[in-house]
Amino acid sequence: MEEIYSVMFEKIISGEYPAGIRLKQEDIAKEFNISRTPVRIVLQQLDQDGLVQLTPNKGARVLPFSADEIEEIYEIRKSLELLCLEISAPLLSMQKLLELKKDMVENLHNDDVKVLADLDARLHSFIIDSSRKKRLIHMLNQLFRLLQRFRSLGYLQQDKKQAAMNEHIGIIDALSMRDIAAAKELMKNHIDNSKINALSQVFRTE
Amino acid sequence: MEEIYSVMFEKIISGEYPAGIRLKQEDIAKEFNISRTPVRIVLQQLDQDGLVQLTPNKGARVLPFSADEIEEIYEIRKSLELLCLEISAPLLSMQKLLELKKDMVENLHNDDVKVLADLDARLHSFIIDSSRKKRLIHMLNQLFRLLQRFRSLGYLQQDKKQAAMNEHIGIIDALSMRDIAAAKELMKNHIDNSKINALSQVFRTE
DNA sequence: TCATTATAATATGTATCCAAAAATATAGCA
DNA sequence: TGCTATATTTTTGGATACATATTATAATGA
Repeated sequence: MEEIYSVMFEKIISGEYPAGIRLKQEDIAKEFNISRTPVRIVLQQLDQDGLVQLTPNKGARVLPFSADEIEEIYEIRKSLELLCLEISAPLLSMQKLLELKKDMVENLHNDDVKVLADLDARLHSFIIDSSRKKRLIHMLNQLFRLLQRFRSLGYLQQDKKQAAMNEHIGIIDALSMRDIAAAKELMKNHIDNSKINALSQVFRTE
Repeated sequence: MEEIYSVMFEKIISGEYPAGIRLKQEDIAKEFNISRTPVRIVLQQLDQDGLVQLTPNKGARVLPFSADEIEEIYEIRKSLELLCLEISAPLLSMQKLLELKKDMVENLHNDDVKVLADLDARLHSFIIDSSRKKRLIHMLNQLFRLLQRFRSLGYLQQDKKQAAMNEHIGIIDALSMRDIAAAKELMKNHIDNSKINALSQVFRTE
């Protein structure tokens, strides 16, 4: 079931189910060799995620995902992640910060997308999860899943990747000095840059 | 169906289904004289709202709603509403601002809870909806529904109610002068005060 | 007696069936 | 031809029936 949800999620994000198309319960049921009952639950979840629109007695349509919307999601993410940072900054373990910094420095000139994406995820998760605010964490994870596709980094030139790593190091340094205001400012810029990269990705493929 | 969702929502918020209790599909189905099929959809929605926790094959439990959590939700709301304000501030119609201000001033000494709650809702909705950011609007509406119960104002002394109205007027004035920084600061304080009032309400009843 | 396992009950998840609503096709008419 | 009204098909929503997982209960043996 969880499986079917993720597959459908992917198919929508990837455009295999294009925006605007109507998702008929029967078709999906056949596609996965199940009955309509679990399909309805999955559609419900996708509706909550804002990926499809469910209209009573009419069915589900895939919602469009415009550059405007990506920008909106990045702005929401920025607000919430900065709130997280504010909460968690005083609580972050110095040991883990140093550890993270070491890994960032070691991979400054690495261009393996998988490694870089992992480092990026580790820093953000560390800050977010340390806030210990369940709802905040949940909301951000949801947003990340929506943005997943645009955070690939793969298409970026080496200098952009390195810039991102340098931003990470800057943030870690500010956090290590417990300079929250500076950390927030750096994080704000870092997310803005991610947004710009993501949007350039969108325009490349559209 | 929408009906059943709202009733269950209310019953959880009001404590009629107490925190921690297990919600059995069959019981709920009987309570509303329906089958388990629509009940499962409703439980799914409540899970997404963060009101119940659904565990596969185990069922639904009502999640606790602590003062900590209320505080967390207010903080999230503050972040997102300030983002809205930043976006919509330059777009707000001067005419509507003046109209709102007039109504606020006229009711400065009114203590009818319904009227005051309506004025409060009008100002916030105006700012939020004017942003035209669908996801942001949707998320804030969800948060408002969760906080609904604690925003009653009914228990507040007259001076607190009047203070809230004065804060509204301050925000409107700043917006009318297109002084966004000032408006944000005033809104921040206004929401913090709402939070304090809500929390005092919680401690009164617990 | 208590722990452990076997068994019964209870609850959830899925499939199928039926009713109601919406979408589509068809017929009649100006 | 182009439009409206009606009939047919398709699709969704909900009820019931069945399969599977979980929980509660009883039985067994150390």
